[in-house]
Amino acid sequence: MRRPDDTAGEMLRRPISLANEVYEALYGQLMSLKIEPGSRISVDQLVRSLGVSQTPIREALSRLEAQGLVVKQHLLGFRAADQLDRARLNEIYEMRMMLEVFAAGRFAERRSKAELKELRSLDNEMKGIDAGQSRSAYGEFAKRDAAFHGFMAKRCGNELVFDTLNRFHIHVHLFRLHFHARATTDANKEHEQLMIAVENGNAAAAEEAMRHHLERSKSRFEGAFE
Amino acid sequence: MRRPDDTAGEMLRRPISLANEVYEALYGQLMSLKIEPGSRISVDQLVRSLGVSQTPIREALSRLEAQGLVVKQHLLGFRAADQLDRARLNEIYEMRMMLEVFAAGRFAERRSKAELKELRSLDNEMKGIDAGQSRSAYGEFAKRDAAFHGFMAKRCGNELVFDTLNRFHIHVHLFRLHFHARATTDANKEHEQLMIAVENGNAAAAEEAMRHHLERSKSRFEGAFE
DNA sequence: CAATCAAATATCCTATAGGATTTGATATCG
DNA sequence: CGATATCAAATCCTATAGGATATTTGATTG
Repeated sequence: MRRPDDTAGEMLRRPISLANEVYEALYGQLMSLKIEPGSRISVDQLVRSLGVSQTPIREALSRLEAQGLVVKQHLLGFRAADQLDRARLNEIYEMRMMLEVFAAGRFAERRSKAELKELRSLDNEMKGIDAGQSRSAYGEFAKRDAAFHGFMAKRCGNELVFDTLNRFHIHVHLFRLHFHARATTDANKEHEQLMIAVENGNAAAAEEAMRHHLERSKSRFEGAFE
Repeated sequence: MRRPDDTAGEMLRRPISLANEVYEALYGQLMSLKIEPGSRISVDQLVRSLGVSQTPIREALSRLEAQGLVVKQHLLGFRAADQLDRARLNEIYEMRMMLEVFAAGRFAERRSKAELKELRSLDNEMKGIDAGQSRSAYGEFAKRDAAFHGFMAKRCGNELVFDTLNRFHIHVHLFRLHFHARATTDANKEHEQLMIAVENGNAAAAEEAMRHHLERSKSRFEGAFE
């Protein structure tokens, strides 16, 4: 499943789909925690608040359910997915440990000069955001961090790896947001190690750097459960 | 308030969902290739042939789209997903190589006596089929093979790994069916190696056996592209 | 005859309505 | 007072209808 905003590139834009509009609206509200995890989502209420009929709303919710952002029970309706618990977070990190380490290695082997430049600039932007700043500053950091990881995943030569990781990133993002995570200088240092390995085209080193980064990242998050 | 006849514990049977019925019907037709890969799927035609309205049909198709069995284009409708091409098959095997090797290792560490017994009986059933070369016999083999792999994935301790693999397995199944894949005796030998490692609780050996099995499996399938 | 255009048909997308079920509030009983 | 039953409202699920778009058919022209 792709991000909702990758329709760019289509010169001929067909008339927009209402279902798509609703999807984006709900996606935004879920990602910003305006709709609380676990809370009920009534179709009829959305009909009134959004001013569109049930049909496109149900379709949008169906797609969100496929992404795991929403859960549906027959005759009971939709709910926003629950917050990640410890076990689930652990599962996600086990997956990332496999897929992102793979992606880092393959990207290190295939990356072009232009890609390196783009990635480096993302990295620099992140370093420009001070650690321990406000929550909105973290939003900017998180956006770059997701782009940084996604950049390598997308260019690892395996689209399934990218799609699968994308599914998880959404939930990690929500988790971070909920626990008021901050940008850290540690993460920047770990990214730097990864950048160097990638720039050298050293796949083994890139894999190791990514592994180390994910392990540290995980232990930083686990503090939230204490 | 409880109903008079729900003493069966979890089997709370709510009135069936039409959307669900349609989903199952279409799923079956797709999995048996009654609906050809790449062919168009018209909602209005299904309304006439299934005798239900558009709404549950659209919802069923939405779910199939999330599973990757169907693709939708705005204003153009739904199509059955294309057959796997070589690049895509390769991507799936790269993923399986990571996730199933992981699953085999974790399962070898955690498996109970009862689980071992169940897995062994599945394995034996497969070996009994092995001689038969007919197409229907292969169907039986494929069913067990899927159960065999799924059994370990489901018990590896990581539900995301299981869910992700499940998504791919559907496509592998279709691919196999289309190319009338055979060669079951080799697979049985490889399974035997895996069983031994699992029974010994030797995670490293189980991982290696799974890795070897997948490599061989992949090269068997690649013959279809020659 | 091939290519182009126009009308007719098929299909998709959205809106609306109504039956079925759940949920929440009120009343009743022990 | 607490628990259960009853009724009303909210909500879900499905059916149907109609406007918008795509596709096919048929006619016209070079």
